[in-house]
Amino acid sequence: MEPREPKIQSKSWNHEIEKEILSSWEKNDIYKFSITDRPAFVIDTPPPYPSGKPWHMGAAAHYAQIDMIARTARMTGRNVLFPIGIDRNGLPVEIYTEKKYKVRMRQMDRQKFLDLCKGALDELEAEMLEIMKNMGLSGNFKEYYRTDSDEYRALTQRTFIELWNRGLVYLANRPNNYCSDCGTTIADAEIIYDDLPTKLVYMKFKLAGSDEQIIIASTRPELLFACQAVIVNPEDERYLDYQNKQVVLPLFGRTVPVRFHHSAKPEFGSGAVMVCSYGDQNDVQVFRELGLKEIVALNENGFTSESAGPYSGLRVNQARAKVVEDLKAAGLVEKEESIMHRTPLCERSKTPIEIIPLHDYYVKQLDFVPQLREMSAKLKFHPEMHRQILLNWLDSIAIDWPVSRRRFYGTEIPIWYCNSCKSPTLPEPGKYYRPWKEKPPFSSCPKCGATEFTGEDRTFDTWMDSSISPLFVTKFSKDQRLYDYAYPAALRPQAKDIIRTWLHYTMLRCVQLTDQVPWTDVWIMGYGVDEKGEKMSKSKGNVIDPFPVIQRYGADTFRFWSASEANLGYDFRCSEQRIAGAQKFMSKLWNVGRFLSSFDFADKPAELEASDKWILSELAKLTEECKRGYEEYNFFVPANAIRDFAWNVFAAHYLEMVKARAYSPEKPGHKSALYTLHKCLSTVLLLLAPITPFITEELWTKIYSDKSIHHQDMPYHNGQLAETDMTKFTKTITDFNSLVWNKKKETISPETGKPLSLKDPINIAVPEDLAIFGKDLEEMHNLQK
RNA sequence: GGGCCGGUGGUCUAGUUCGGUUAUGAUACCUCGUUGACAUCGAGGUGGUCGGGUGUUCAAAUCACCCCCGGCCCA
Repeated sequence: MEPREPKIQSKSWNHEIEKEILSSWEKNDIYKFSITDRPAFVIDTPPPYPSGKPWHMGAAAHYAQIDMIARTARMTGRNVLFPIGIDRNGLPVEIYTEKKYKVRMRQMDRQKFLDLCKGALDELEAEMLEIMKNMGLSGNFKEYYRTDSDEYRALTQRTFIELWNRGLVYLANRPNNYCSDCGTTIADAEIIYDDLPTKLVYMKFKLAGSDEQIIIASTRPELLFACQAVIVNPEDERYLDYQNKQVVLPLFGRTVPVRFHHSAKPEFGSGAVMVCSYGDQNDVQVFRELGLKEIVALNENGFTSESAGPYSGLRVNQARAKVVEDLKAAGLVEKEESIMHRTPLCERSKTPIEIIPLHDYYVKQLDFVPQLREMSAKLKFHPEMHRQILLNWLDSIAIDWPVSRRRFYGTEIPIWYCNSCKSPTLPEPGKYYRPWKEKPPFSSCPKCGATEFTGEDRTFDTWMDSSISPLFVTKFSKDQRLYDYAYPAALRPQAKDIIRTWLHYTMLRCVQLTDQVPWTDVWIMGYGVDEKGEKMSKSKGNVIDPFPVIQRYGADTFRFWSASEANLGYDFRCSEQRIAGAQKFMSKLWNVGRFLSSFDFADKPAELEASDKWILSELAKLTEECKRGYEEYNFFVPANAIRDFAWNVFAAHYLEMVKARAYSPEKPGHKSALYTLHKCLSTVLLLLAPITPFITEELWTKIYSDKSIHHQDMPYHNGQLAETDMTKFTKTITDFNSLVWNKKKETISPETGKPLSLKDPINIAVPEDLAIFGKDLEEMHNLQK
């Protein structure tokens, strides 16, 4: 009996099929989540920010892998909640909108500007959701959420009101990072540093009541008028006599004291440093430590204040030029030096940060650092090495978290101020409030009884929204039953560059609000880098758009590439050549499936042939390997193990060894071969299903079942399917096969004058240690005795 | 200045925990072949100072110390 026609005709995997599979999944709603008696597995998915085109290969790979986590969890009996959200709050969309419509946020109607932002977000979001769907993400698209929805913002406000009532929020006027371009305070976590060229100006100061000079080097001569002291290192022998002497500020004539302070570095400039309010964080610290009185140097627009006298009302750069010019004219500049200076910049606008004292709301975090440290010890990190990034950050937290922002597209701070006594009143939690445009939900001031109020017009730092994502997706304060079932979540997947923001702030807030760490595991992915190994960024212009790549190669190829390329927590290179390589494996797998689809199934016979036992041992080993990889959410392990098994062992050697038995029902061991072939393929499909959900679904439903592969269990019990471990034969078998193939190649046939064909007989004896495989090897190679 | 990670053929990677034959595999390249699923195939081959140095050892990709380069973070 000849084997029947293969159930699968097409000779190659056509990724157009993905679209049909996708719509059938959608139609059958196969990833539905509801409360069951099975354990919940909640993924605290990062809501991506639709900040403009193109999206990012690295980000797409990231989401593909999060989906693999979801699919693996489903196949191991967990009840998976895989929410899909879009982050829409914050500054990037404001900048995008200003550019797109050529408008200025502060020079137009606030509501009109918000409407423009919303429109822009809707467009960008639609495209992003489309890509995410096409990638085969098994998330809850039907109920995808937005961080700018009334519901989400109401939760942000509720959690703030709760913190406020518990005394964890305070208003303070303190020097803080200020971006004059964005017009707002920003947190330490939003600062980046860059080495920028600048001039170090050596200025001549005079000692009071004498003609003696002291040279002060500074990169910020424009702040001269806000200088309140000159500091020198107590160990600097040049200045030992200067302690508490007075020096005269050039141009301004005011006298300030010389003080000792360890932060003055003798080797920098002249060793004597002027401290001004505020040139940098060190100035802030020196002011505090030496009890100096601050002089406000810059106002909120970034212009110099009235205290600057003739230099007031200027931009920082203008003021600097003018001060230096006047100093030079007066002969008060000794020299100028070009240096590279590590400059703090606003992460978003890349504008140099100024430090300005402003009234801002702070959420307490310093008090929580020890607790966070302790609680984070219970968190499991994948990979463990990235735990250190969080610990380093916790160590370096120096101030509480300023959360008020002078921006528009964000969650409003829900506070109204009494026009009479100025005291703040917060509304009841639960609703979404917009104090800048709404009347307060109360009629009189609880402090003084007055009835006129002014609404707060600032918004929150967007991390106030993002940091409650695990609470939002588990319906905190909304659906107690779901919350009890689902919180804490199982997993926070995220990129390693937002550990100090998203990871830290989420822990902080959730610990404050629920007294629990919001997840049991954290999974940290590296960056996607370009072909040259450089980090992709919009400013470098080396961002690769994943959309055309997925269109050309299909989602499974893209996903398999991402799994086999990105080792857990490490950066990975995005190269089209390697994606093409992944496609070849899809093709190989497809053809293996096509070939096997022409053979019937067979039950496991009482006794298996040796070759079959051998490949089942390898299969058991593969299963163990995959299990290990999946359990640590490292898809690099199963992807590469499966490719190696399927291609280099199963197809290349085993399949050839059993063809004779598989094709001939009359041969002993026929059933054993059929059973084993299908056992191997079906196991490989199951093991691969989380990584390449489409091709495995197609092969599975064509060959094995009407039911979706994604409702099957992982074949982990197969670990025991081989009674004896025969993997020790693998090397001997593959070596022997190579030997025969080579022999044939070297032997010139007397009939054709060409090397022997693989079908031709050859006289080679099966080695003794492979005797148990003798029959299969003889048939495979047409060995003559 | 400190911390973390990495450096293995053109490219990527295994091996480093716990030192032990000829350093794994993929990809690219070259040659040959077309075999009962697969040219999206098969076989074979070229290609490596294992970042550098010093030390420990009978023996170092592996251990120790120092240095260099890249990335990220902090000060």
